[in-house]
Amino acid sequence: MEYQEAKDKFISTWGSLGSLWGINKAMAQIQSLLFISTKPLSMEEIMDELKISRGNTSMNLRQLMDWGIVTKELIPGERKEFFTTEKDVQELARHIAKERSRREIKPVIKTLKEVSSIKDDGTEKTKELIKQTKALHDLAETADAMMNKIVNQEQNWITKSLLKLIK
Amino acid sequence: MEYQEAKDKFISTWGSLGSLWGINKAMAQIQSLLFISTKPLSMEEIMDELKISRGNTSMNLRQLMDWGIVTKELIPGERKEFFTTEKDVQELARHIAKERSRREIKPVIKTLKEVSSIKDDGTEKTKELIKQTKALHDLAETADAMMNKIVNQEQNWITKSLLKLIK
DNA sequence: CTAAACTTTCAATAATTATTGAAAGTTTGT
DNA sequence: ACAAACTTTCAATAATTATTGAAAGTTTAG
Repeated sequence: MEYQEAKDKFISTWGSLGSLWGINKAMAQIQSLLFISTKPLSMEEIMDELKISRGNTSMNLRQLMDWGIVTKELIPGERKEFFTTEKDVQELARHIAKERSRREIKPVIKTLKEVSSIKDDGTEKTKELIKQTKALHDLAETADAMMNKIVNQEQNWITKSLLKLIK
Repeated sequence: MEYQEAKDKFISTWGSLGSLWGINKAMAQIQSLLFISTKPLSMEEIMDELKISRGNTSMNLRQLMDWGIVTKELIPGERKEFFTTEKDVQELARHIAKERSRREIKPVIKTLKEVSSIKDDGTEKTKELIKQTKALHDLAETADAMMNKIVNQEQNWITKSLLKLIK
């Protein structure tokens, strides 16, 4: 497999995986492209490489910046803006996990809390709803906490401890 | 909040979360409904509750069975089929994690392996592609392994160990 | 201040994905 | 073997989501 083929394969695979971490295809592809680029890229270059429109590129770059995984790079002497992505996979994972938690998981946990806290009127169906949503709430909260801890500051020692445990 | 409101809220919240674990809205809603039901439900009942068509219900029930989280229940004396979902959240999480890994994560890991194994032609861009995809490969593999271990057999002791570590 | 260089916005459109419903298929009781 | 009861399939359609491109907006150099 040659460079170009490998590059295309990476971008399209990683791009289609976007759904897994909750972003759209173009967004994921732009990030992929920057991730393997040896230098910051301009909007022009991104559009050309991915064959997407200017508007699309602009909007998705903004979203990537909102996620905190792409930053503007100002290159001296250049009028246009250049972009880079976080290159360290650990940092990348940290940002992604944090955003997903904030945007999607936390709100769901909140709803589960509300639903599982309704008054028990003694009927079987109410008891079941409370019991099941409470179980889901606890699971979601534990999973979210684990996610964040693993991926955060204590990253190093905890990951090492964990790897010892599971290997 | 009354039972009906809480129930609707749960179904719509959990349903919209479907994207997080890679399934569509109807599928997630059917699963939610079964999850808080005190008894197995027929297709008729599911259609009525969720206001979706027969065809839609049939297709999504099949997918849920493919995922291994819904099963047919044959009720003696009844002609029609009834359905139940896995009620234990731990088991549910196990099935979901396993399927996601198999369907989406493993294939991506495989591609990352391929891409990161191309011949190093000595150019900077090839080196970068190899380096970055290798880092991603290792991360994905570790994350996937952790996921599966946590959620699998060793569940109890490892979860307890882990909880001690992160609390 | 003005014009060129560049970026953003957003209504229109295209692409994708989900849903319907009716016909075809299957199973079961008599 | 037949017909009623039920389920599945799938082409048509609807709903949703992504993308375009041109006009409006912004910044900078001279």
